[in-house]
Amino acid sequence: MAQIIPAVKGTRDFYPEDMAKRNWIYEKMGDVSRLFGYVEYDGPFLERIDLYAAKSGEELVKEQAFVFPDRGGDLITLRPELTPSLARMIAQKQKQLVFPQRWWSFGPFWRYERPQKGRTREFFQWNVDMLGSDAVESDAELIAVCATFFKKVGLNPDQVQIMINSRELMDLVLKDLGINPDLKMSVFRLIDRKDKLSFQEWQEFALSMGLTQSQFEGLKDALNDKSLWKKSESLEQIIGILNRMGLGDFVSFDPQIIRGLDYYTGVVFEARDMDKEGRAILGGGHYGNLVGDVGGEILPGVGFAMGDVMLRLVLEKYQCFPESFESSAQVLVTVFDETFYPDSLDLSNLLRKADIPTILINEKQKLQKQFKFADRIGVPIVLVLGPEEKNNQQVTVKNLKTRKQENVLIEKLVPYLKEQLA
RNA sequence: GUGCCUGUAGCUCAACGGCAGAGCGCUUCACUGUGGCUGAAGAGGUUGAGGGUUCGAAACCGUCCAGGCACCCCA
Repeated sequence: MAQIIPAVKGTRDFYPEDMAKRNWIYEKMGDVSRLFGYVEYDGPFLERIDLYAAKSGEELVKEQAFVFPDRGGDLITLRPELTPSLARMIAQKQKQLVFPQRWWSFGPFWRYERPQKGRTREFFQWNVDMLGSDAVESDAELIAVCATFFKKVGLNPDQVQIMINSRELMDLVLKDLGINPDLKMSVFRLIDRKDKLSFQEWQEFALSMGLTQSQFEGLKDALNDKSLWKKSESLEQIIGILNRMGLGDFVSFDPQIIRGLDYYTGVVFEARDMDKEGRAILGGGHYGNLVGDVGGEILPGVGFAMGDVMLRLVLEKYQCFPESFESSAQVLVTVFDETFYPDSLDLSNLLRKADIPTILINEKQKLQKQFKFADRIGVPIVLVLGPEEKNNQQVTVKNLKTRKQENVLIEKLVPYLKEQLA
C-alpha cells in the first residue's frame, strides 16, 4: 500500500460527523446573529502582509502568521484574524454606510503555532461586530449576543461564564495608585499573568517593572475587590441591561480580564469554562477607533471573536450536540435480485420526486447484507420489492427503529412514508 | 521558539530483556426474503523509521519522524 501523505500539522479533517457538528455550530451562530439584526459578510482568506504590519499584534503577524511570497514576489498572508480586513472594508465605504452597522462572519483563520488542546493551526472563528457606536448599550448588546448563543446551544451559567471588565476602570485604578501612565501596558500584562505565576514571582515581576511596594499592594487589593465594578458607570449599566434581559446569570465581573489586544479601549470580556479548564472560548471588547490605521475617520465599535476549537471541546464536554446526526438518506431501497433492479430504480425515483432522500443499493448483494448496510449507516426505513410485493402492487416497508414492517400499496407509499418520517 | 510525555492489529490497550496478545470492530457460517442480539470459525503485525548494546530487543541507549500536553501567545 502506498504511503498515506499526512495532513498538514495543526489542520483537521472534517469527516461527515465532524462536518455535521461544524454546520450545526454555524447554524446556531447564524440564528443568533440574525436574531439581533446582524448581517453576514466575509473578507478574503489571503491578504497582503502590510495590512497586518500596520496593526497592533506584532507577534501575531511576525511569528504566528502563515506568510509566503506569491509568484510575483508579493508577501501574502493567510489571514490570522479578521479585524484588519473588517477595518479596511469599513474604511473603503465609510462615507456610504449608515452607522451603526451590525456585521457577523464565520470562516477559517490560520496561525502558525504549536497545536495543543483547544488550539490548532487552522481554525474557524465567529466574528461579531457593531461598528460606529460608542454607546454602553451596544457593549451590553454584544455580550447579550454571546450569552444568547450559549443559551441556544444548551450551555448554562454553571458551565460557562462571560467575565467582563473595563479598561477605563483599570486606568482609574492605576491613576488612583499614582502609577506612571507609561507603565500602563506593562501593568495590564502584569494583571493578565497573575494566575499564571506564583505570588512570589508575581510580586517580583511587579516590582521589577518599577511599581513601588505600596502601588503593588494597592493593585493587589483592587484585583481582590469583588465590588470594584461599582466604580464603573458603564459596567453598572451593562450588568443592569443584561439582568433585565434575563441573561445576568451568564455574566460576572473579573478585574483580571484585560485581553491582549492593544486596540481595546473600554469594556473587555471573555468567556470561559467554569471549572477553569482550557483557554478562553471567546474574547472581545470595545475599541475606540477601528479604522484609524487603515486611513478611515475615527470609528468606535465593539465586537468579539469565538473560536470553534475550544467551543467544540466545551460543547462536547457538556453534551450539547444532538445525540446523532441523521444519515442524509431517510429511506433505503433494496434490490431483491438482478431482475428486480429496474423496479427498485423506478421506486427510488418515485420517492426522490416526492423529495424523500433515498439510497438505492447498486451492488449485487444478498438482502441480509443490504439490511445490515442500512442499519450501519443509520437509515431508518428499508423498502423491499420482491416477487410477492410485485404481484400485489405492494412494497414492504420496514422501520428499523421500531422493527415493525408493513405491506403498503405503491400508490399509497409516498403519503405513508411521509407520515412515518414526520 | 523552550520543556515534558507517547508511538504495538482498523480502534482502545496488554506483554519481567526470552514464542507478539486481549477486548471491540471486520469477514464467513448457523440464517438460500430481513439489520441490531446470540453461538462458532477465520482474516488481520517488518511493534513509527533506521542504527547501537545484547546469545536474544516491542522493551535498554542515542538519532530522525509523527502525535499529544504545558510554556509563549491567543480563538
